[in-house]
Amino acid sequence: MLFCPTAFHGSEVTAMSDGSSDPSGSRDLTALFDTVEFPDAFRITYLGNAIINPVYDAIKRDFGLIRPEYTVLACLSHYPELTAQDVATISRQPRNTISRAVHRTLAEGYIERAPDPEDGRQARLRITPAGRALHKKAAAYMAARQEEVLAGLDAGERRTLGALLRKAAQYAAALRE
Amino acid sequence: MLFCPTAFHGSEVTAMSDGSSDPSGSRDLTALFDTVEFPDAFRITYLGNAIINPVYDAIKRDFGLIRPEYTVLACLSHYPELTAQDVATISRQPRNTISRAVHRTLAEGYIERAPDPEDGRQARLRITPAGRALHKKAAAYMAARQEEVLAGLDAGERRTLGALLRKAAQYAAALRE
DNA sequence: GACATATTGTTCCAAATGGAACAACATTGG
DNA sequence: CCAATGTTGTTCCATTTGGAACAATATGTC
Repeated sequence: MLFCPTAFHGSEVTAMSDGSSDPSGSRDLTALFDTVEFPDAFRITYLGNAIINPVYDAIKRDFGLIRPEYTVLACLSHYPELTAQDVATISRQPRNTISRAVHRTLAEGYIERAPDPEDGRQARLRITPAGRALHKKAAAYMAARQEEVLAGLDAGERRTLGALLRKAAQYAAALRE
Repeated sequence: MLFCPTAFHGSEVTAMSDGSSDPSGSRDLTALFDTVEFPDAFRITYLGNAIINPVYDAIKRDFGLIRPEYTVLACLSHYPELTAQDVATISRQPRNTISRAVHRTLAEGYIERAPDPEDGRQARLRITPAGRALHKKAAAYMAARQEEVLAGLDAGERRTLGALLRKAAQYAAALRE
């Protein structure tokens, strides 16, 4: 999962800036937000974790899919056909992780696999209607949580953030070190 | 690790919008950026992963610290004294993960532990000079990578992004569901 | 064709992860 | 004081993770 220097998985941070009895000196556990040496990276990962971790928990709870399995569905729901290697490349996950996820989603009937007639090494993967329906529900979870976490911004700020993220992500994707 | 719906760990995405020979239809593997149902969450996690994953790899390679171990150092370098539970709360990681990390960083001499005279259950943790020196180097890695990944924005955009992230993260931290 | 090299998907294995239960200590209410 | 309940840090264990090696297939070079 996304992890910050201090690996925020969810979102709660105890705020106790009320000057209450505090035996060990400074105890506002949110101080890291402002004192850390890389506040932008910190906040980006914090927000990312706040969005995706509860959603992945819910996807596992409600649909029985773990992260790489949903990864397969999410990729296949936006391309008519992909190989396992394609999914690994898109998602930047190891091939063996994707291989396992493909087997499980295949067994559950969420995707289907056909040998590639032009290349005996690879197989062409497609999402099934059941898989697409599941992805639709899961994507709604994610979209809803995205709104929830970013609700502190007003409409204009929200648009600005979106535009900046778009530009930054496009640049980052081209970095390809 | 931070994981997007499609779990971007690093940052490279193959761009091939050159209309080259493409047997299986649409093959621009960056399409997800624009077609995914939650583009903001997607880009936030993408950027987060692009920053932190290479850095954690480098921290492991150069200093032999894994993520939770660096988490302990990062937390302790911003507070004079914390308990293991404090670190777990701040970092939102399981207590057993932090417990292990405390043992290892203790053994390496990066932190020190003293029993709490007022509460026999807990121990007070402090960072040592060696730990602080290590954190300083690691934090420089993170800050440098942050700049690298966000270099697609100009100074003004960068400031705006920082302000929006600050506001959004503050709100998200207060969500505490 | 023959051989070296690359790629796909898989299995193996060592490490990391996190939920659950646990002992030790603390707190509360009688 | 005593019992019930809560908290801290730890251990246990099942699951997840990802690097490495592997067989099967493909490509390139001679």
